[in-house]
Amino acid sequence: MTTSRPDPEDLTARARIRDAALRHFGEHGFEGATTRAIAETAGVSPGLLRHHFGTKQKLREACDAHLVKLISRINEQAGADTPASGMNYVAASMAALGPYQRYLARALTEGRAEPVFDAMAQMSEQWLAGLDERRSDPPFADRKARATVGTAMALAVGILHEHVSRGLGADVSSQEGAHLLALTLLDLYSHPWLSPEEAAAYRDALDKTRADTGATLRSAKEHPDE
Amino acid sequence: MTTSRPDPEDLTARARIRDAALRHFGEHGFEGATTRAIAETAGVSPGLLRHHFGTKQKLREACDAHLVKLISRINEQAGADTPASGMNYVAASMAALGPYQRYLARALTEGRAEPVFDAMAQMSEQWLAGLDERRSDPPFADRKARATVGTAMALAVGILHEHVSRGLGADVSSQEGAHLLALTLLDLYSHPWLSPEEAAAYRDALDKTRADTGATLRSAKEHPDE
DNA sequence: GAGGATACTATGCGCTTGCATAGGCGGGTG
DNA sequence: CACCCGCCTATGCAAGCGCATAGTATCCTC
Repeated sequence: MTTSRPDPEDLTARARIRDAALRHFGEHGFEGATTRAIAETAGVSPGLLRHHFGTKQKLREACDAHLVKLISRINEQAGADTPASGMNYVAASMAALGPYQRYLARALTEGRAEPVFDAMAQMSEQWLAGLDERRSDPPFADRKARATVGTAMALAVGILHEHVSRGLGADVSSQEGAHLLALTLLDLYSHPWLSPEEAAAYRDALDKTRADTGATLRSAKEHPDE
Repeated sequence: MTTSRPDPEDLTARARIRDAALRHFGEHGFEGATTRAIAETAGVSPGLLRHHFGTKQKLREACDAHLVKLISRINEQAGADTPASGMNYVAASMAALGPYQRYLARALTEGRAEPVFDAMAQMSEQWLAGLDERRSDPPFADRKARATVGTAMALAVGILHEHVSRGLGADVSSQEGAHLLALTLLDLYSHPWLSPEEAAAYRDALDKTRADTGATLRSAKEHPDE
């Protein structure tokens, strides 16, 4: 009934347990977290946790599902929003998923939470579609590939936020940290690290080393053209 | 099985244990891995593990230290190398750390392995220094900030390699996957997602929303704590 | 108001874990 | 030879884990 951010006190026990699990899994990892501690944080008995979720594994699946629901809700909202910014879409996602950032980071690095990643990649692809219309030269890779890698890169800041905060000199969740991060991102997204000529040269070199299988990779699958 | 390092048989028991730990910690996480299983993989008794490392925690610290040693060795090598590519430096690092990629990903997302990240960021900063000479307009953020975020983004592909592989349609550790990834990266690094005008506009908007504390950051900033 | 489903707690069991302790083995040194 | 000191194993234990089972309170329905 009340979908708008109720106090933890008002939530059902089931939701409280799930939120506590998100926190504990995020902080200590799945194996490191204990159902007893999760139950205690949620203010219930360990038995109730089992009653609602059955096993620890099922509890994690419920956490994953909750995250997916959150992200899909954000997507709807972003679709209805102005088509302007594909970039502060990611920022908005990170903000909304803020409390669960650590959990999300762990889930993603473990290869889980595929729908979350794919939904974000889908949004990036739309953003790229608009970009490609204004583009003259043919891309090096198809749109989905670029959207995928771009999404991974966009997620990096959230996943590695401790390191980013350390390098920036300000916590990215603080106000000045977020501001500095946004400025840095704007610069990075608008100023390429490689000129088109350099990129083309690298690509040609890449194609060449690919032909003779390279020195680092010693599998002889392709025929040398000598 | 075609690694460049010596056979596990030849390594000392201590090194075998450490390598086994790297694998187990990487696959199951620190808490999920057991000292017994690590010892079994290393082909020794659990007691010997304790003899050499004392506690499980000390074993992890030894793993971290080993990784740092590896990365610093790579850095020396990269420094002696051609100053050409700051980008395939990251690629080289990823290749060298390949067997420990999962461990590294976990360590980084947990905020550990600071020296690894900082060393990479340092390399990125050097790369940026050369770039800034050719640049006319003033950057939005200082060089270290851009190097930090750029490093995080470069690491993302390795950390999220399952998702990237899925999106690319080919495993990034396979030959065609790596090739496709390299092409995609070249395109991304040479074609900005934002025009300078757009970036400037966003920055101005950012400064404005900063004045009135921003509406989007409201929910993320403050969450009620008990 | 009886009856039954649902929400929740108390207690405990079997198992695995990290860690400790005691002892065996082998090669240098006097 | 005796000695000893690193390397290594076997065995065990206290603690904490996930999970099960039995029992109590609370609410909805007819």
